[in-house]
Amino acid sequence: MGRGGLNGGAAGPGPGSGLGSDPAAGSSPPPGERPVTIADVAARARVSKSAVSFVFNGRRGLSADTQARIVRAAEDLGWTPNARARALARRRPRSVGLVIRLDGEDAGPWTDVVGFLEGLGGALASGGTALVVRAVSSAVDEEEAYAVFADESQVDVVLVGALGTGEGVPAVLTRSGLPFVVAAPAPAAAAVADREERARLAVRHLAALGHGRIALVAGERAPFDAFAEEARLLGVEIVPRPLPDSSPVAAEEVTAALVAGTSPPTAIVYETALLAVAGLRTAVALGLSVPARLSVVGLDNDPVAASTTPTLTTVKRDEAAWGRDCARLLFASIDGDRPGIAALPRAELVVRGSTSPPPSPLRHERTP
Amino acid sequence: MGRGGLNGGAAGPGPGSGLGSDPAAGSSPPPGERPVTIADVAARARVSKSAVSFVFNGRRGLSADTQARIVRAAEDLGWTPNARARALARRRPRSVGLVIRLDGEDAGPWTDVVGFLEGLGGALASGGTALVVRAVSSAVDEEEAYAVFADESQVDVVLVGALGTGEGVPAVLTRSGLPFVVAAPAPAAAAVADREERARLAVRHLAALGHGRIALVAGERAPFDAFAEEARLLGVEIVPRPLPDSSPVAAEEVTAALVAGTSPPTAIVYETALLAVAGLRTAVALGLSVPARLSVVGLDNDPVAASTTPTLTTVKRDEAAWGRDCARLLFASIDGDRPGIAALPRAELVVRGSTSPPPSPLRHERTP
DNA sequence: CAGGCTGGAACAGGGTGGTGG
DNA sequence: GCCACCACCCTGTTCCAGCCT
Repeated sequence: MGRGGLNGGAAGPGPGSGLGSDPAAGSSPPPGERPVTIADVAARARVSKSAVSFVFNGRRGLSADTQARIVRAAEDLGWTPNARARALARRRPRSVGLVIRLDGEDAGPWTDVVGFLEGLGGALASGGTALVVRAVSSAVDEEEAYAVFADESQVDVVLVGALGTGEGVPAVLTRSGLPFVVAAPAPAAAAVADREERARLAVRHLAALGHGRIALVAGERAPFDAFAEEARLLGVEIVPRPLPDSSPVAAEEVTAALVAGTSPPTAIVYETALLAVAGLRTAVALGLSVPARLSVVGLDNDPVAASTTPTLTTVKRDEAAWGRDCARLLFASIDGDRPGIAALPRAELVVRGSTSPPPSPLRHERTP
Repeated sequence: MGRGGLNGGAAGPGPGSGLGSDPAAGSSPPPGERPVTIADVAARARVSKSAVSFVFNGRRGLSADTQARIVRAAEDLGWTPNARARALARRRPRSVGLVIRLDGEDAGPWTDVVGFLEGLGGALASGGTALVVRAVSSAVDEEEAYAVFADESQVDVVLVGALGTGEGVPAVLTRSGLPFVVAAPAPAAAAVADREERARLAVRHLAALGHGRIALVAGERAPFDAFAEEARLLGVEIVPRPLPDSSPVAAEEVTAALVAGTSPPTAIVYETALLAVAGLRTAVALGLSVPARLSVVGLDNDPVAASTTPTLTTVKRDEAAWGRDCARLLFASIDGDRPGIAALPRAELVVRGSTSPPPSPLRHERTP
């Protein structure tokens, strides 16, 4: 065992210091190891500060020669504009704040926070913008986090995960005037649209396979009407099954009732993969082989979907793309433009083993 | 147009402005209104800038009266020190950088990134320190992310997720001299320790229930020897089952072989909940009721653990606590102290429905 | 003399408008 | 009009010489 390079910590900034004498006392300005500043670069290139600044801010008006000299000087000295100073001098720190709130089990509107962060952060980074993240677990902490962002003016704009359930925009934000961009539209409108898109993919897939009666197991507030209408256009029938709560037990009960009923559906779509797993298990336990007798789809792409028997056909959304889209809006906001509306994450169907054409009418006559 | 055209209502009488306001738009500060600075506060409190600064930096030398006046003035004006200016004037921006790297499926050493972020970010925030996050998906991007942190001097210190597989500390960091703290120790040592701790909890639990032969299904590189030794101390026998790959299929095969073999174990511990689910399913399919005939434990706490039948006993680690611990180290680093070693996330047993005492010897005599 | 406070300058590191050759 | 520079700005922090009781 022993140690194992656990602790980091390096000596002072700047290259060239040999062994760290690290005195830990923060009082030694005189030492010659002054970090290099724009002035040093200017001196080396025999120009003024302004000229250097111009080069690093893409302004024209410098001869190619001077420009090259400046770039070289900066490279020689290993100089990069200091973000802190820049943030102060410009009006914009070029950084974005994000509050991730976990309510109970889920993390805001995301099913894949890390994927989202990758898309968002990557896009922001290539635009030279930092992402300041705060994860909280209560509404109080969330408000406080926004308040901090607002007071310290450390970020240009905050990305609001979602307009909470009827809460609207956090009051702190409107009060403080801190610009914000909403990642997920208001629940009433957006969650519907999002669900619709995902459900539509699933239903289309099943309809294409030949299913005519498809059950939909989802939370009570799901837009069953919209689904039904959509389905009608495809010539299939939706059997709505609202779920009193999102527990797997509830999904099991609903599933058992469905398959035991008269004229059972040939396919069931569940709001989440977790519920689908519960339903799948129930169906199998009741003797229906999946997908031969019953097709099952989950509307999110939880990793467990790949681990069931059979593997579970799901719908996933591209959260990285969503993040990238949010970045676009954030840039717009920073530049003073009116941000648009974040695109809903694009949904994609992931066909695995739990869906197949329905049993043929011939075989449908059961032979026990 | 100074107002950037966002939502003019920010300064308005209240949040209750028109319903039609664009949900994706942010607000912008009132035009023409100069942001309040320390000078304004000083003026209002009839003191000098220095006095205000003193108050907000906890320096003594001011009468209680003056101090109160200053605080009031700041409150009246809604003034808070500007983080950007502060970062520049002090040597420390008081912010921490974190790079989250997703390699394929997993996100660094974390099983619950959001939980970790909550612990880390919460602790940092209460210390007035910001967290700048960058999620990447490749080693190249990771290096680049560190490089950005290093050049821009936007963070005091970076938190390195884990010392990669033999890569050691990213070269950029050592080269740049940017201080860093490592969240997870070197894999060779730490992963083992971590796994050991989690496995130990599981084995203890099972031993306490009376199990004498416990199979352990884990990746080939798992420290089976250490587990065996640990088990011996508890008076139980470990049946090691290395897994060629971490697919559920592999887990199924191993499980089938285990329960069909001579003198099968009465309990199986799986490295992850996902694998445990696969194993559980297999066992049940083979006619062994869980937990009556076979106890099953998963070594991580994937949400699916609560959704199986029976629910799955697992081991979880408190990643929020880990995050908090990292924050402690980061503070130490910022303050110039040499950071210590990050505590491994504390593991806890989550007893659910998949474990029970082994079948009694009496019942064990099967009647074929 | 000391504690309490002032006023101002010198920063931190760079951005930018106006000006002059 | 092209190039480059000067001087001031951003917002605090910190240091210092002093002034008042």
